[in-house]
Amino acid sequence: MDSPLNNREIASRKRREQVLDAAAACFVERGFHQTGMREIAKRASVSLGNLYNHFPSKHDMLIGLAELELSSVDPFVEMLMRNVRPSVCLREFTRAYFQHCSDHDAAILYLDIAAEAMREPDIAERFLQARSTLAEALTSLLFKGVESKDFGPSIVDTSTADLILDLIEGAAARGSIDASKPDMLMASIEAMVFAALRH
Amino acid sequence: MDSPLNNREIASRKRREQVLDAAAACFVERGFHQTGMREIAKRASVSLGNLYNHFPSKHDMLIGLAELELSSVDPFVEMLMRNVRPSVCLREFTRAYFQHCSDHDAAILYLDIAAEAMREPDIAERFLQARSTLAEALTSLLFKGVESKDFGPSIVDTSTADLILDLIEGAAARGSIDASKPDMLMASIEAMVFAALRH
Amino acid sequence: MDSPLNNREIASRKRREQVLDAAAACFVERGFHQTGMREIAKRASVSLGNLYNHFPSKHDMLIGLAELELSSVDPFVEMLMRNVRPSVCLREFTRAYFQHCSDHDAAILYLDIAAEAMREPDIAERFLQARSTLAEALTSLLFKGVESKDFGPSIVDTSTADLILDLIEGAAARGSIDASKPDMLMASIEAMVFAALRH
Amino acid sequence: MDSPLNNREIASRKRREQVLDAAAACFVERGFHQTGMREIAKRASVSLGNLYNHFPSKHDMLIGLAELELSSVDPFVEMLMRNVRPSVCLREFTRAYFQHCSDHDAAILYLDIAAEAMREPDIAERFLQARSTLAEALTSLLFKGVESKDFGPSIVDTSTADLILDLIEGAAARGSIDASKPDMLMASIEAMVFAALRH
DNA sequence: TATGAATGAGTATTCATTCAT
DNA sequence: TATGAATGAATACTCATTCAT
Repeated sequence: MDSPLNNREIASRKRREQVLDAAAACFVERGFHQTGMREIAKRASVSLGNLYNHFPSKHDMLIGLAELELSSVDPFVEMLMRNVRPSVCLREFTRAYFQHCSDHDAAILYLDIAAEAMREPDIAERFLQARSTLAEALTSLLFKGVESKDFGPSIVDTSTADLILDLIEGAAARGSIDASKPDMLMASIEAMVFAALRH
Repeated sequence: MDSPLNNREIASRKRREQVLDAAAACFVERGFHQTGMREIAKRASVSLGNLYNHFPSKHDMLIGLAELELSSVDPFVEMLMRNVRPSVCLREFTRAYFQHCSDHDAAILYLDIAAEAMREPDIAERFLQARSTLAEALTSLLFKGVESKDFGPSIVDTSTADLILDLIEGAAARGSIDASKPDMLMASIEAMVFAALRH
Repeated sequence: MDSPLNNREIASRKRREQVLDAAAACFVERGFHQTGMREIAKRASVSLGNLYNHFPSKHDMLIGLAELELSSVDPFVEMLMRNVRPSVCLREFTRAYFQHCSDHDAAILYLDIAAEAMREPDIAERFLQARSTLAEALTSLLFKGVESKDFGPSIVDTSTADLILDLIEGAAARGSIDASKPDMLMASIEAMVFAALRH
Repeated sequence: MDSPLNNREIASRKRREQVLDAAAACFVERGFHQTGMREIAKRASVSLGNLYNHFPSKHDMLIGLAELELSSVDPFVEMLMRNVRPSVCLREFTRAYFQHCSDHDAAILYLDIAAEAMREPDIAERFLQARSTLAEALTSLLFKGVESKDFGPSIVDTSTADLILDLIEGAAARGSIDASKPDMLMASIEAMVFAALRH
């Protein structure tokens, strides 16, 4: 009964995703502002005009990607909320999130989005929302860890989670520019975070 | 004899600086790729064609700015090499460098240069050189501090300095996107760094 | 038996009218060539594709409007053919037709159609047919007036009616561009027409 | 001394004129909105980009043409101000101006400009200024003619000149759409104008 | 050194129209 | 009849760069 409607809707959604994937790939390769709509269309195997049936503008594609980025933190939020010993949980999170941020393509795209966010408020909005969701979950974990004596009490405040994230992301981003060994970097980060949190 | 030549040389250097300042201002306002050469020329009160007497291309202007960025770390390197108690020195450096990185315009330009560095090796080179100069000086200080028992020995390795810089820079950059209070942020950074380094 | 068909026919005719009204409104607001089919569809509350069930092309919409224009002269033709003293009849016609041509929206649309008529023969055809229908009726009236001694004989020829219409239309159109007072203009037109026709 | 500067200036002016001529030709052929900048560039034997060194936008080209139109009335103004018997002067003017307005290309361009003037105030401004300059000169002549008893006094008021111009222009424009004989039309116009003005 | 006209490929976006559903 | 996704050529305009002066 409703299958023909759904079919069309599903097809349209697929196209949207297709286009967004192509856009992401292009932006990674050449940067947001260097990428032309033609490139995206070609890569998505979609006609140029049809791009605009799915996204009203190039800018909106970046918003789409920023929102994808936003939802990409969900698994990490879940990870932070599991009922596991906080120190164990933090260690696992740190590794997983660093690995996530170290992905070369993701890092490049992240930088481009961040750069655009400095001038476009609606990008900034999505960008920061993803961040604060994650920071809140991490803050909860840290306080739980202080309570359970996993972490020393002295330095944990509402900024700590943000700083840990800054550290992980910053290190991963830099690691993407120079080609330093991620494993060593990772071990150092872990050491630093836990050193800061110890009693 | 050579004074007329010098005068000309001096004038030319001034022009170059003038142009670079204008370029920086434009890049901050609208981003590297959105800025046109005409804009820069107008802002520098220089004719469009004359721009090319000072920089062979737009790309070279960005290199010029990356090199300026490079030399902007000099005072911080000096600061790190003073003969002061390492913990005092580090505290002062942390504050000063964070403040430096928190400047809104500088942060925007920094992000743009970083984004460009991901795709342009000659930008990356300057960008990373500035970074490693600073990291080396900081590493020296940290080891000095370990020797003098200012810092606990356990976690200091060759990556530590980089991570501290990642933390400071990352936090400052994020602070520039959302408009969080830099003073509070700064206190938290200091706390975190020293917590990580304590015995 | 044929009522369901008729219902459908009636509905279709209504849609057609709906679309034509929307097109007219759009053309008035933004001009024929600046108006997009999407705009018209939205304004007519009709889907884009469905537009083409009623008009095979945008061009045909303009033809439709030119034909509407054509039929809009019917009441004036009737007015000219009434059995009234020619001078009275002419005075009434002049006033009514000037008023009709002075309507701002109609004037804009009229100009657009005229401009298009210069390059599209099938528009020109409709455009001129409306005109000649009116001119013929007016010519009849003028000759009747000459016979009845309402008007002086000397200048009335087959072009006179056209010129009177040119005068009324031209003045009304110009009055629509600058915003001069139509009442004064109208009185002057009347004076001029009757001065030309007097003995 | 100043010749090199002048040479460049002269060359630039020539180019501007060249471009404006090409634009006029294109607008006549295909209409303002159907003409693309590439067409104009090609016709003017100028590169596309260079067009924008001479006119900031397509719109400004139309303004340029409207201003040219404006200055094209100068000879007619002069004609109206000669020290000749008013009735003779008017007859000559009527003929000359009608001939001028009957030029097919000029008429087409005139219509396009008029249509654009309905939506663009800065076009309307130039358009109406040309008109009112002419109307003022004609008004002077008419009053002079009334004084000298060339014309009957009754109907001449401040609108009369405008109406005479409306008549001439309207008739010429219509004559350009249908292909009626201009000579006959011209004779009828003259008859009508003088009939209206006679004692 | 300084100027700005000249170049033509490149930009994001819109267009009228078609067509599978 | 009705829908709106799909098409790709066309739109006005901007770009970094060159070059004659």
